Amino acid sequence: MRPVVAATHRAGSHKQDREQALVQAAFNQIAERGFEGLRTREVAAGVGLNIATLHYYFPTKEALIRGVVAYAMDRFRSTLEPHGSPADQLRNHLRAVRKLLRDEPEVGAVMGELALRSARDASLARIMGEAFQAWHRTLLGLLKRAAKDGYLARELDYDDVAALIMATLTSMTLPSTASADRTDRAFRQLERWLGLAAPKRHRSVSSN
Amino acid sequence: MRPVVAATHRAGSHKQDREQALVQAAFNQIAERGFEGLRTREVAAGVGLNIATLHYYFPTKEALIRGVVAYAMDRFRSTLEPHGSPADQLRNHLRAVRKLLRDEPEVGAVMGELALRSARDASLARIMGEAFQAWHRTLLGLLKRAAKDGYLARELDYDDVAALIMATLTSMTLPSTASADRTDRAFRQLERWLGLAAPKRHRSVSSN
DNA sequence: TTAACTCCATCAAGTGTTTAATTGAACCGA
DNA sequence: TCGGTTCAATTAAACACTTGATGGAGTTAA
Repeated sequence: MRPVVAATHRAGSHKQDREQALVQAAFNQIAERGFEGLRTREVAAGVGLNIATLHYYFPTKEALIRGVVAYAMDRFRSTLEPHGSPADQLRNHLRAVRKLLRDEPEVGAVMGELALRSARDASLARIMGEAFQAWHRTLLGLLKRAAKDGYLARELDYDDVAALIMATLTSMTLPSTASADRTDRAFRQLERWLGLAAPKRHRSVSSN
Repeated sequence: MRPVVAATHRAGSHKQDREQALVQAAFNQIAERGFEGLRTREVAAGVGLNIATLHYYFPTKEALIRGVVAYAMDRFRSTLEPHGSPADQLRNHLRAVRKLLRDEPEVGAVMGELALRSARDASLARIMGEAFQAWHRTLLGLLKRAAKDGYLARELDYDDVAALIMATLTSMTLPSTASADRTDRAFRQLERWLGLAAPKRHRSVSSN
């Protein structure tokens, strides 16, 4: 209907915008109604488009879902931006994930849906598996370097610690466990055992 | 058609058997194809019944699902049978959950599906919430008594520790995190920090 | 004109649910 | 014992609606 003005400014900008809008709409649908509730019609309507138009951009529902997968994974990558010392990076990463999951529960919800679906979807399993493996490697590096700097007990098995960190964080994508209170507690205990809890004053406000 | 012989022995035994069979078939469906893939027709066919017969026992699909919920929850309760000292009980519980999740991944898969769905289903959220609360209380009691017996560092915040235990165990219902290897590692590290790894010697935990 | 883009109308395959009918065992009065 | 009645259990056959996908025609900008 309304092809918008700047169609040829940036290469393919219009097409990319539309695809991005559709992916986000699908993302929101999944977060809201779950995978079982994803309806292409509503996705299209959410962007103000006809279903046929959606199929013009994404030939099949699966293609759209793959777009959602890429989008969701991207949201997580941002929590691993390197800043400060290894210990700081580790601390910041944990907090960033927690903040992301608290401020935008949809991200967690969708990740949960994807994780479950990966049990029945080989290609998705591969994607998730690689992402988690990369995550594990990154954590491992941070832990080792933090230990070298004297922040962590040296006798720890960092592979195991990394696995426990990942388990704790991923559990937050399941809404049942994650009664806000229990989430905070689990997280606090993890930081405590890691020796990352704010070492400054006694009552650090739960700000970030 | 075939009301079976012993129809009046135990009260409603036939009816209960049928309902149980349908619930289990639905449970398997969910474990296999996910919530999105649950089809009443296939459930009925799995038991060798007509769809209408399913609806004779369960007026709606939701009613059938509620049956699955009860069944799945029941599978978990069995991991909390009290045996031995508090420390033993704690150790046994952790191991029992891990064993259950490893030997029968379907249980974990369905629990994951239920947990996610609870975000969009108030009544399910209530059921899950209560179950998790009860779990938390039980763990708390075990931790406190284990500490009194000298198995755990006394300065721990047991609420926090319980929350971390629950987070770790529930994360195992998500197949992505739970690459068998990482699951074992996370679990081992948790036991180590808890001081439960070695049954005999009580090692003072390096807590904070 | 052309090519990208959009929509209307429509389809085929499901999907939960219901209706009306059938079956066979148990019960009943004669 | 027998015909009739009841009733739980079961079924075939829809019903009503949803859902992913398409074909073709219309619209717009270059």
